[in-house]
Amino acid sequence: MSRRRKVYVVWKGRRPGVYDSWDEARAQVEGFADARYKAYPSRAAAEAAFRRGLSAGQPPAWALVPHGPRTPALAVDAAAPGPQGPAAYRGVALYPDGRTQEVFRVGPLPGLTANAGEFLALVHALRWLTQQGLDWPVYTDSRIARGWLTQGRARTRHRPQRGPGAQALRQAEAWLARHGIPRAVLPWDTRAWGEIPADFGHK
RNA sequence: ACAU
DNA sequence: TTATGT
Ligand SMILES: [Mg+2]
Ligand SMILES: [Mg+2]
Repeated sequence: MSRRRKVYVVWKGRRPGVYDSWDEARAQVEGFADARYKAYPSRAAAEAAFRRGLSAGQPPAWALVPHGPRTPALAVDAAAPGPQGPAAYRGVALYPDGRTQEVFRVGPLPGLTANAGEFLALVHALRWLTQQGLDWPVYTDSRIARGWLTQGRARTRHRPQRGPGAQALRQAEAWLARHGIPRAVLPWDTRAWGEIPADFGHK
């Protein structure tokens, strides 16, 4: 029989966490609607499971929803800790089975707003796909950056005049002028599909 | 209002 | 609650 004492993980309950006894765990769980919890054979296993979270092992929502994103694809996103930056951006490959892999990450670039970062991310994605010879679409959750891309120019009110941010914007616009938009650039439907996989999680 |  | 944008 199981004479070893179990350890309990509570993901959803009054106070989520890892508990050494069922008495403690049940207090977090009993009478709590939609509570999620499970027993593990050791403290280490329980803490690992708690860190992995409830969604561990399950494909992300975008891979399961009926009208999800086309795959394979490249998703991009930018993040800036402050209103005037500095912005960083990255690109994440999306595969049909729900796996993801970061393929580039740039910044933080001083003086660039989040919108400017979203724009640079799109141009970087187009360059990367072209260079790799891949015919994937690009997804962004930024309507602003998509609009700027169509116009071939980042219409930001905060354009740094010198430094790496200024250079990056000039280079991106120059590349766009030469090459146009050689891949489909599609809107990511955050409401239906969840946060874009390239998101930094800083919110 | 919408998106970030 | 602040800012970046259409
Ligand atoms: Mg974004
Ligand atoms: Mg984001």
